[in-house]
Amino acid sequence: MKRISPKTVGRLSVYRRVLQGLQSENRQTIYSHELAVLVAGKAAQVRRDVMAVGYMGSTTRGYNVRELMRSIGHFLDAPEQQAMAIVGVGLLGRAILQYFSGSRLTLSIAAAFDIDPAKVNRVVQGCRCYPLKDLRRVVQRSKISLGIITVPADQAQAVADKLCRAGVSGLLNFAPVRIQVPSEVHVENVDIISAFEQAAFFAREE
Amino acid sequence: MKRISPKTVGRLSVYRRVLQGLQSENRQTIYSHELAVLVAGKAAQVRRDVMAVGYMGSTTRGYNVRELMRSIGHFLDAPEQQAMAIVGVGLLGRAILQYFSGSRLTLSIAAAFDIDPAKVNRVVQGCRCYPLKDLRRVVQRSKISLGIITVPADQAQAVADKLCRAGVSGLLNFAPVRIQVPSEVHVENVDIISAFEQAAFFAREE
DNA sequence: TAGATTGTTAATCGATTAACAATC
DNA sequence: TAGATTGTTAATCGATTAACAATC
Repeated sequence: MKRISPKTVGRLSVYRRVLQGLQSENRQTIYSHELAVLVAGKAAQVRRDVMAVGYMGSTTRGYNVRELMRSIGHFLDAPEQQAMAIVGVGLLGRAILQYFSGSRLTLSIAAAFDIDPAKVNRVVQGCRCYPLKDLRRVVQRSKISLGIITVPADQAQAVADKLCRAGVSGLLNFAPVRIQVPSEVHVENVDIISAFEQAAFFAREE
Repeated sequence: MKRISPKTVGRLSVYRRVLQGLQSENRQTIYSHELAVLVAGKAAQVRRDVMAVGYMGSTTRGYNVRELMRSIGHFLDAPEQQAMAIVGVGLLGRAILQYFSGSRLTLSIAAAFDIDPAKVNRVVQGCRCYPLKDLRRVVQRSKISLGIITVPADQAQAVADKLCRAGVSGLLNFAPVRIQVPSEVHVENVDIISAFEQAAFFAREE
């Protein structure tokens, strides 16, 4: 398969959400340059990305909204449900749990973990919260392949180690530190602090 | 001034946090290749970035931790306090407020806004929460230059419009939609949903 | 058809990396 | 000095964009 860049995947994710919005307005078709405006990109880029998912438009009517969404889904989504575990049920952890609760996606959070006895063995945003020591058992039993790290910076590495040993194939790290993992584990950093510093820097330059 | 890419700013932000950790361990100096390992990058990249902030290391001892941190700070941080406003005091909004509360950074959240009467006129994580209708007045009175959007997707555009009209020069958008703003306003999207889809996609490919 | 779009290639652009003289 | 590092240039790499023949 052709090598796909993280940026391409990110854009496809955005396209899909924009298309979803269009579909709910009963929009049937869209041209590459129209979609480009909605995502603040270029038409040629949109066409390349659409090509990458293997969908073909019509030279007269452009892209069919519903079919393009479906093609992006085929490309991005796992063939079956992909289960995730979230470690750290603070405000950010609960915000993420809230987003995934009830949504019918191929991506779902199967278990939450925390060390706080007040949170353990309760249901938070529709998800059962386990003590951290049960992590390995629950991850393996529920076939969890993706770990979400929402603990404070000083605990992130220990949690990452635990998740890797339990056998996840990817990590989504929200803690503001760089974690070290075995090379076969994919890490995606969501560095909110960097985002603030970038926004502040470029807003200043105008 | 030489054009600086968003990526460079992001890396500098990461370097600074890594250096902070080293300093708290009383580490005095570090070589480019050592720093590269800690941020999962390349030594040449580190050297280029360090050059960009105008700091010079020693060919025998590498970089001085404290001085490099200071140089990055000079480069990244605003000369005086930069005030931000956050709109949307849900779980994510509170997580962000919590992070900034009490921290002594040049970046601070001066005001929060929500439409929920239960939240308005209270202090959340040390920050006063105002009704949305006061936004313009508060933003101008407190010289707020950066807006943080943590409302649901369907309200993000309206909030962005309100913030732009109030005169902010940058937006940090956490809502999972693309917002349209005047060209003089800088938008930084933190697309958490895209991050999940990217992580899931690449974890699968291993 | 005439006109506008598509898929796709070629050209451009920018960022990353390798290499090396200068330095201590 | 000998050796390892730095700043910095040159080479490489990859991603974006422009351009255009093919299509309806």
